Amino acid sequence: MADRGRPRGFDRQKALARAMEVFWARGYEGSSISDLTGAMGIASPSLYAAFGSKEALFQEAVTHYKATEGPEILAAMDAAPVIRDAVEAYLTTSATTFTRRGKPRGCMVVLSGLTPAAANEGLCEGLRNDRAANIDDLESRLKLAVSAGQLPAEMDTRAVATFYVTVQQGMAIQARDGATRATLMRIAHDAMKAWPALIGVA
Amino acid sequence: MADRGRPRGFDRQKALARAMEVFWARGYEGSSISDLTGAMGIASPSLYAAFGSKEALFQEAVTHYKATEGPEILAAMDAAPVIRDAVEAYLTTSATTFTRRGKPRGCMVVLSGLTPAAANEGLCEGLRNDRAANIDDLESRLKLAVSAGQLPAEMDTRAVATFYVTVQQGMAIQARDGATRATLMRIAHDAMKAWPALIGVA
DNA sequence: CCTTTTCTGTATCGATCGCTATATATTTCA
DNA sequence: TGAAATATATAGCGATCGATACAGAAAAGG
Repeated sequence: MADRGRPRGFDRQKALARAMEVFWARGYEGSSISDLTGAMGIASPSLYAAFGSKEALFQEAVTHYKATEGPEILAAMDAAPVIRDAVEAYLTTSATTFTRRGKPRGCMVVLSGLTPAAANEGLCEGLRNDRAANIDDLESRLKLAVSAGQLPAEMDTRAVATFYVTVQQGMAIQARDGATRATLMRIAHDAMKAWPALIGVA
Repeated sequence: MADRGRPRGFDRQKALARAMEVFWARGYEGSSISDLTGAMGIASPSLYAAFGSKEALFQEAVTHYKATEGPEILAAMDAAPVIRDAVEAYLTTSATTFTRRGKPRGCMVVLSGLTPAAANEGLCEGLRNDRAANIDDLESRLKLAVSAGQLPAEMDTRAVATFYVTVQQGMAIQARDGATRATLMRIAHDAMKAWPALIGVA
């Protein structure tokens, strides 16, 4: 029912990817409609016709970010048969995605909505939930390993998951500040040096 | 030469402290002049007469932040005779300052300028330098301990300093996301579980 | 007293914000 | 070959941004 009328003159997915990069680099408040339309190569009416509003575009950009950057990290974790290596892969793969040539540095979910203006607090709550979900997901992985007998039943899976997500978030800031991929890898490996003590009974 | 004319009707230091809290909570771009004057209890001409511009006010607010929150962390480190405890104090005292009742959560230097609009990149560069200085300072402390024979001469002081500052920055995000002080303390202690392996020869 | 100096309160400034009305261009369906 | 439908381009909406002009108020110096 939408095959009538003048066809869209731009690739919606490509435009979304461009918008994602702008938000990724400058955050929600730091990205103006003019910044976005410039990067997307379209005029503002086309943006609003295709995406609805700046906020809706941002939401869709975050979803696109999670869909494009997330699976790589999950796949790397799944590829590791040993839980310790899966956690390490979580950090090292993050280091990789945080320092891609031609892409903004660091993590969009971590960096793009930390200091909301009064009007945009709702937006940042969604990102906060995404960050909380990261902890939940990692903890689920740890619990699975506990169930499988790979980890002691008495360990505090919540604390360990929180610790490694915290390190990953710090790595996002380091990446934004210009840390090289090698430096981030070193941080990841150094964080794993706490692993034996962390999985020991608290 | 400034004791003539109508006296200022507000306390400049108190107004600066209020402005600092606004920037701390909402970042540079998220804080409007109207937000600032509202919190400071003055009108905009008074703000500009006393501080010059929004950017100058922000710079002064950052300086004020470092002068009020920094010494507590340094004092806690100085109070620890053993270098391991000094590093732990760096993290635990950060956890304390990140979760003060009535103050914004997390660290102003870490959170207030991560996603600059195109026009404000210079401002955030100052904050980036401040964050880099944190690594330098912690590394200096570690080098001192190496010189004193408290740590092995072959250890990578740069890497260890980078790791613990990264953890601290992650803690700032966790604090902003609502983590309790107890949770941050747990993260700090968990990070110290990497210490023995970190100071061992790489 | 009057002049000078500085601060305050009102009332904006031009620029930009997110967003949209309107007219025109380009397509499909009848 | 229209009529209907959708997209684009121009141009500008009201609101807010950071920043100020101006006049009156409040102090010190003469």
